[in-house]
Amino acid sequence: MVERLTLGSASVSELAKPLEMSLPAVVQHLQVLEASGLVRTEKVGRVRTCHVVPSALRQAEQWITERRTTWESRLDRLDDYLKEQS
Amino acid sequence: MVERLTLGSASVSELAKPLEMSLPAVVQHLQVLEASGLVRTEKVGRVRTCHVVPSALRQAEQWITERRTTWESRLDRLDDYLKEQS
DNA sequence: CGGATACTTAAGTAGGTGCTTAACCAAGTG
DNA sequence: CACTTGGTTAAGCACCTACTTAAGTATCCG
Repeated sequence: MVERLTLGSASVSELAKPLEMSLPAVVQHLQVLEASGLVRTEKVGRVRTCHVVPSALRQAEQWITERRTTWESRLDRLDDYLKEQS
Repeated sequence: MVERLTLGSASVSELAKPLEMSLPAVVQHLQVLEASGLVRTEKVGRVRTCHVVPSALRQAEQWITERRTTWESRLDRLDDYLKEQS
């Protein structure tokens, strides 16, 4: 869903179409995405248009990178352990 | 729990002690760890001794590394997108 | 106005996870 | 042998997630 939105803005039903899911289910996903700040939505007339927030994506990127690096150091320690054993 | 086991073998109740959990709960965790091949256990008398399987740990390491690299490439593409926007 | 479209709200449900308690069995100990 | 210890089995429960259906509301179009 986020992937779809990075390709450009979309309405709720456009998002739902390729997603074998009912419309309310899509809206629920959208609500958590909006609450997290990752996407912003705006209702014009009766259609709600959604798009990602680049800065939030940057933050998410940073967050993931941090976790990754802690895992990398864990794996390094794991390596040390495995070398001890062999 | 795995962390504890990398420090050396342990019995079920030794594993349970620092883990505010009932014994059956610990055994359940142990069952999935053993089913996954990550630990091996052996019962002698009435005590079951558990230890990690180094080669499985290696496999897990490799698995994680693979996921990490796919995420890295995803993040690279994300970077490209963000640069387009700014 | 009347109907179709684009959501929205509310309520409920299936399935899964991570425990728990209770009852049990088998191995060691005095 | 009786008691304790270490583990096992079975059943069940609380909570959560990811949906669903049904019934609305609001806008647009002819």
